[in-house]
This record gives sequence, structure tokens and C-alpha cells, in this order.
Amino acid sequence: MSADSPSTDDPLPDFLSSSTSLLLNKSTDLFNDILESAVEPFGLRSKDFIVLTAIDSMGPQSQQQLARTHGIDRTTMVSVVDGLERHGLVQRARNPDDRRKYAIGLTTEGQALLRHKLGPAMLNALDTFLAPFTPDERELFNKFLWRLVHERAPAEPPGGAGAP
Amino acid sequence: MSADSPSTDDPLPDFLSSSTSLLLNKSTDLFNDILESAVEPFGLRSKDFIVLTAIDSMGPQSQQQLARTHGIDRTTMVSVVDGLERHGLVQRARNPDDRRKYAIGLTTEGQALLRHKLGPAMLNALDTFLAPFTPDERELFNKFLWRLVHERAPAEPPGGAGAP
DNA sequence: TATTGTTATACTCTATAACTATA
DNA sequence: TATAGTTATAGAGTATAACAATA
Repeated sequence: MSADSPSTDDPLPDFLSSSTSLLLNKSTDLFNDILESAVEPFGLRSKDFIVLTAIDSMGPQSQQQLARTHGIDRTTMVSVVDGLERHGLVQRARNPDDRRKYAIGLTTEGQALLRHKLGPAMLNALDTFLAPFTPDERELFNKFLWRLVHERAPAEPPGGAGAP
Repeated sequence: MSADSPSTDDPLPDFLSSSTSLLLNKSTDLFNDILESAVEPFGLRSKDFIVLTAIDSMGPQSQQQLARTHGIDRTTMVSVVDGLERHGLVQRARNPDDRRKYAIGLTTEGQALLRHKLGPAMLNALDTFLAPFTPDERELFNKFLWRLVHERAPAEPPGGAGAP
């Protein structure tokens, strides 16, 4: 073990280790790890929680609606709903108004699990993630994130500078 | 087009759309998209910029060191360095002290590109991402991220509560 | 025996294309 | 013709296993 060896730690240069990009990615990875650990005891992924929550708050929906809500492809939603159905948490009913569509709804078991187990587990995960912050700081941090996502000039319309 | 149809927008329930988890993931995705767009004109990925920066600030390193710095596997770093070498931005020299290791160094071209083109492009990307914030807010946001990553109680040591 | 770089391979995640049924 | 769901397939990204060269 020679002295000039940079040790087994990651010898990340200061410039990079303090960069917003790296910290943002690390924070997100950390939070996602915490969230996955929170739902893993139930045999689920955090994505499953999001889908269950969307159904619980918006009522039975088609798979396409759920897919759009989550920003993923409808073909991916098939397997997500498959898994939730296998767990007995949702049921595929047909939409009587349009028999092409399902009406994916929560089972009694699904609603109970979401409200009494998953919900609290996710709140606990959030608390773990935000542990370094005071309540005021948590609120401010959330506001910051909201502004980063929503308080943004619309993308340059394609085709020119445009003189309104 | 029936009136009860939730329109073509994503009908994300308020509860989810304001969640820290979703906002954090969206912010990170947004930032990464901005970063990728910034380096794409040079035929590179943002990962390449990180590797180039690490070499520039820490000097020539082995592929293993670079891999650990980036938190990825050494087999993945092979193809990253392959790409950078193809672009003429780095060169593989042998470490004379340990001929198993490379000493991956920047070429003159690589250093020039990093300092005069890539660096400014990345700073500009950061500026775009943080556009909603004032300078003070940017600094505070960065501090928040730093605390989320570093100001964290060490993980529970495996094997028990621990008396001391 | 352990480590560096390399290759081949496998696994995960996600999207695209093509199909059936409904509209 | 267009849409909802499904399946098969392909692509990107990453990791594991095994190998040669070096320590």
C-alpha cells in the first residue's frame, strides 16, 4: 500500500463533488434508494405506489391514462398492472362506455394496503430523506423544486425568433 | 370527445404532482436533458465531460480510478475511454511504475476543448437550469443539496443497536 | 495470489412494431 | 380509420464472469 495511492475512497475533485449536477443526481439516487427500500418489503416498486395513488385519488382509469400519468409507454403499463393484479391490489374491469378500455380499480385489499401500510411507509421514507432539514427548510426545498420544474420560460417555438 | 374525458394533458393528481419525490426526479431529468443537449454538438455525453474534468483536475489516472470516481464499473469505463480516445481527447499511456495500469491523460486537443468549449457549455447549461433562481437562491439550493448528500447520520451498523 | 484492462455475456428497463378487439 | 390492450422484439445501459498481462 504505497503512500501516493489515493486510498480506496473516491478521490472526487472538489470542483466536481460540489457541482449542482452531481449533487442533484446523488440526492435523487439516494431518495429513490430510500423509496425502493420502503416498498420492497411489500414486494413492490415505488412505481407501483405511484400507480396505486393515482387510482386512489382519481378513481378507476384505463391503462393508457395511467401510462400517461406516469409518463411511460402503454406497453410498459401492461406489466405494471399485471404485477399489481397478481398482488391482488387492483382489478381489471371493463369500462362499460368503451369496451376497449379497462377501468383499473383498487381492490379492498389494495386500498387498505395503500392507506395503512404503503402511505405511512412512503411518508417515513420522505422523512428519512429530508432528515437534515428543519420543517421550514423542507417547505422551502420543495418550493425550490417546484419552481425549477414549473417556473420556466416556454421552449423556443420551432421555426424562428417570432415577433409577437 | 366526451366531456368527462380528462383531456389529453397528464391528469396528475395534486397530491402526486407536488410530491418531493416526483419534483426531484423531474428536476434531475430536466437538468440531465439540458446537460446532454449541451455536449451533444461535440458528439459527447455528459459522462464524458465528468471524466475529462476529473483528469484535468487530478492528472493522469488509471481506468479503475476513473471508474471509481464516477461510481461505475471498470468494464464500463473501457468503452467511455474508448470513445474519448476515438475523439482524440485523451491518450492511453502506460504507468511506468505499474505497467498493468494506464495513465489516461488529456491530449492538447482534449484540454483545449474542455476549457474553451465544454466548460463554458456546461456553465451555460447550469445557468439555464437555475434560471428561475436569484444568485442567492442558487447558492442556497446548492447548500441544500450538499446537506442532503453529506449531512446524514451514518447507516445503522449491521448486527445490533449498539450500546455506546 | 491479487490487480488492471479486456471481452463475452446476461440482465434490466424501456420503447417500437405488429396484432386483435372494439369504436 | 383510429384507439385500447397485448405480445414479440430490439435497443440502451449496466453489471458479472472469465481471461491475459503484470505485480
